[in-house]
Amino acid sequence: MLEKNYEPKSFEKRIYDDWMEHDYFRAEIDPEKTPFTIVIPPPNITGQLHMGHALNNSIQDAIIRFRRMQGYAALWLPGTDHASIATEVKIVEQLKKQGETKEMIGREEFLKRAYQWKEQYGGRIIEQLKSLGCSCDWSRLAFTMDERCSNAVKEVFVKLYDKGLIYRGSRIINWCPDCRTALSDAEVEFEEEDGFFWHIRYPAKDGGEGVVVATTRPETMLGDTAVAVNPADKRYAHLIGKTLILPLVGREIPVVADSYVDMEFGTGCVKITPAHDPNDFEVGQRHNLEVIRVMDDGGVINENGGKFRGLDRYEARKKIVEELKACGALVKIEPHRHNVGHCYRCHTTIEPIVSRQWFVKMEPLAGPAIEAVRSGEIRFLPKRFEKIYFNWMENIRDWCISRQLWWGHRIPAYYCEDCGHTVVAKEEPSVCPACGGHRFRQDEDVLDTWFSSALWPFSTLGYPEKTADLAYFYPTDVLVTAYDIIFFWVARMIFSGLEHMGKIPFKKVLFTGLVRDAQGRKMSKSLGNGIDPLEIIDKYGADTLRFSLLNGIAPGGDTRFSEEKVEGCRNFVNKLWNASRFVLMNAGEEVPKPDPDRFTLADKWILHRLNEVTAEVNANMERCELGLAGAKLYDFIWSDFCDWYIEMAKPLLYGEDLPAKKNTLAVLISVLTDTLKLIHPFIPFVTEEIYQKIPGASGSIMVAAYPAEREDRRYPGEASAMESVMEVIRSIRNLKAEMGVPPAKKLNFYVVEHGGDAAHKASLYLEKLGNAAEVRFLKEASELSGQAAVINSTLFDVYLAMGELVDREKELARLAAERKNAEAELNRARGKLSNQGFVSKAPQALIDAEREKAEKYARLCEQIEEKMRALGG
RNA sequence: GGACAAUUAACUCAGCGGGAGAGUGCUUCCUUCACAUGGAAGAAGUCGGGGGUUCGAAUCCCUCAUUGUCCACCA
Repeated sequence: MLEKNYEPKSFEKRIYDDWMEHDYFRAEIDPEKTPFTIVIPPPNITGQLHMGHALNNSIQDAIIRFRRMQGYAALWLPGTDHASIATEVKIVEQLKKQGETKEMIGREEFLKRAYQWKEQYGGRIIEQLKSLGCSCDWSRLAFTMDERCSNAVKEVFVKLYDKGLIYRGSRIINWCPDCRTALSDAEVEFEEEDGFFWHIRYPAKDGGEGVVVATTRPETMLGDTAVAVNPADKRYAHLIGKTLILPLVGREIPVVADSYVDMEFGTGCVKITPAHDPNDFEVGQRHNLEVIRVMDDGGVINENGGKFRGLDRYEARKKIVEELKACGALVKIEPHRHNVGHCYRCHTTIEPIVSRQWFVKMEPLAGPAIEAVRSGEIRFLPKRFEKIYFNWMENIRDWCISRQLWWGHRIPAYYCEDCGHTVVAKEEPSVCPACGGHRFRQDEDVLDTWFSSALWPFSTLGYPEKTADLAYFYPTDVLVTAYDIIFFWVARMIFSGLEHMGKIPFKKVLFTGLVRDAQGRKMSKSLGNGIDPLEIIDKYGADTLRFSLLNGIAPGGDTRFSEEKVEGCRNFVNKLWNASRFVLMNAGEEVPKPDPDRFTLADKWILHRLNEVTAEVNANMERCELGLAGAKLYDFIWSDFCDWYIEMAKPLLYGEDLPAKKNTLAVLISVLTDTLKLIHPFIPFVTEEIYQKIPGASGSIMVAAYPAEREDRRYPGEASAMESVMEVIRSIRNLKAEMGVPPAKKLNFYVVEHGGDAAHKASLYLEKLGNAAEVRFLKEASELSGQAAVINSTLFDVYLAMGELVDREKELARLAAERKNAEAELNRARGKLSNQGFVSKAPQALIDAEREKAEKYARLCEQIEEKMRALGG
């Protein structure tokens, strides 16, 4: 028997342990089965479970449970990401507290501390996923820096290098002066900021007035090596080729012509700093300009900055502006709002800097990756995200993959200490192929975290070894991820899979939205509006949290989360709990089998409805429309099963007719069991807890077969008749409420059938659910005079004998309103039918339906009028 | 500057060519033995504005408005 109250805490942990003990999560290679694979987006080892994780992993778990129950060899492969920058920042913070720095303890010791940190905290989020109910195959738990993944990283690096797709070069990159590392383009976040536009005069060497340039970063002038104007700009045509004197510095710089310059913007003259601006860098390349780097790795002016050396970039800016003003070179200052790039980890303003880094050549990789999505081989859900993907892939620039950090995959490049020759290899070479030397120095840098994440769908399965797992489970079926990492991760997995496996990494990408707060704001640490999923689990249980995240969501759509919504879902789970309790209370030890010959109208209706819902849920699960599937189940359980079927079952259950009683119980159990299975992927714990108590149920619900549509549960005729009966019952209740009859007051019902037997079959429900004293059947209603109110329906009419309670005026008014409604419907149907266009062009079925409606309402109008005449209206 | 999305009941959202739906909230009634985390009934929306296509538009097309997001980054 179930406990009186639904208390998730009392069983969630026990059930999860039980699942683990039975090894239900473990995926076995089975040639008889079709594989279905999901690889988890590996959470950072620094991470704590937040709502985004909760949503994302609830979705994955629902999908994998659904497929597992369907009979697939379902693998959900879990793991964590070493999160290079994020983790390194944490370790550095920790060191700082102890008064230490990276440099003080050295690389080896630093890595030791980092691994310790990983051991201590890296498993935290895994435990949190377990409390959410995630059915990951923990025996395959991976880590981006474990031996397997590291081996894949080295393999891929060497392969790409040998193919010429990885190169080392001095290019302009995004530099974070705080993290002191290079970043890829994707790691820069732009934000609008108020700044200034400083107009500075650069005089000509020959004593002419020169030009005025405008800049937002005056400190970069220390590295200027030219001024550019548009070749078509008549204003400056005479200056092209002339020499200017760089103020404060005194360097002679040329005026060059380059079409990059926009004549309309600013003064039409652009100072060119090849070492500190991406566009200027390109201009510099075209004109062979000198590249003078004036800032060091900390954003401090270096020896090339002359007297400004040692000043931080902002101090230098202030000082330079002052001096320009003093020497009269500063023409004017304008306020200027512009976008400034920031580090996505520490939010420091990015400094574009020329630096020697490792890059992946993107163009040859992007082509096939675009094609895989364009051809539909990989499908994005929803499709609109494909456009974002194409836009990025088609304009992609080479990917800067080296990071000046210690925590991560160290670049497998070795430099000969004797001749400087570079060897890229998985292991340190013993002999230099160039000079025969034996001493090597490995590259100091590590790889971008996303370099290893890009290999995740196959590195976790054993690549480059040809493992059985890789052969069986790759490519994976669906990737579930938030849309904000489409560039960081999704795109890179696609080209990596194609390049290294020769196959797409996944067939579908299901994008999740952002979880927002009740006001629609993004949940964030700084706003302090985040809700901790662990607190919700603690308070309401994991099932409730899962259902409140899954119910009603749409692929790619953001969702609002509020405790109010959570309460609603808790109430729903509680409802299911109590409905189950009701069924189990009435069930004995034996397992009754439903007997189709004894099915009542209500039985057939609920089985038909269950069948419809089963079909809809299956279809929506196939399409990854979990939100719709959840909503269908919610409605079915609450409205159809609880509000109606259980109520209809009660009179039989409490009655004397033993076979009827047994059969009703059998239907109840059968419907409940299938419903539990259908909703198990959403709320796994509570469904398991209930399932275990159902007589005759064996094993775990999580490995039971997922219900499919059944031909022997189709009763369209009876279902429709039952719906009519339900409609009449609703009308009876409504009528009593409107006429001011207390709900507890039992009335006599007189029923007149319109030639069928629906009311005869449903008389029990009319009596119990309509709260009648007695239900009698009449041939016609003439004998009821004015002592009864009437409910008309297509199949039969119900007269409620109210004796003196009937208020003639009220009943007349009610009938008049009903007639008005029926007439409106009749007119609408007739209007359509008299529309030549409709009759000639609409589908025949629709026209027939409209004709039927017209007839039905015409008949109804007559009945109502007859009744009104009888009342003397 | 470009792209994408949203705009439906007080709130949160479904519906996406054939009669406006749900949940929450609100109003009234009901403690009957699964559940008051409940039951019954009800009020509530010219489906953002304007055009168009169609026999028929919340649904398709155009346009405008508002909101949000992403990309680009003209110094």
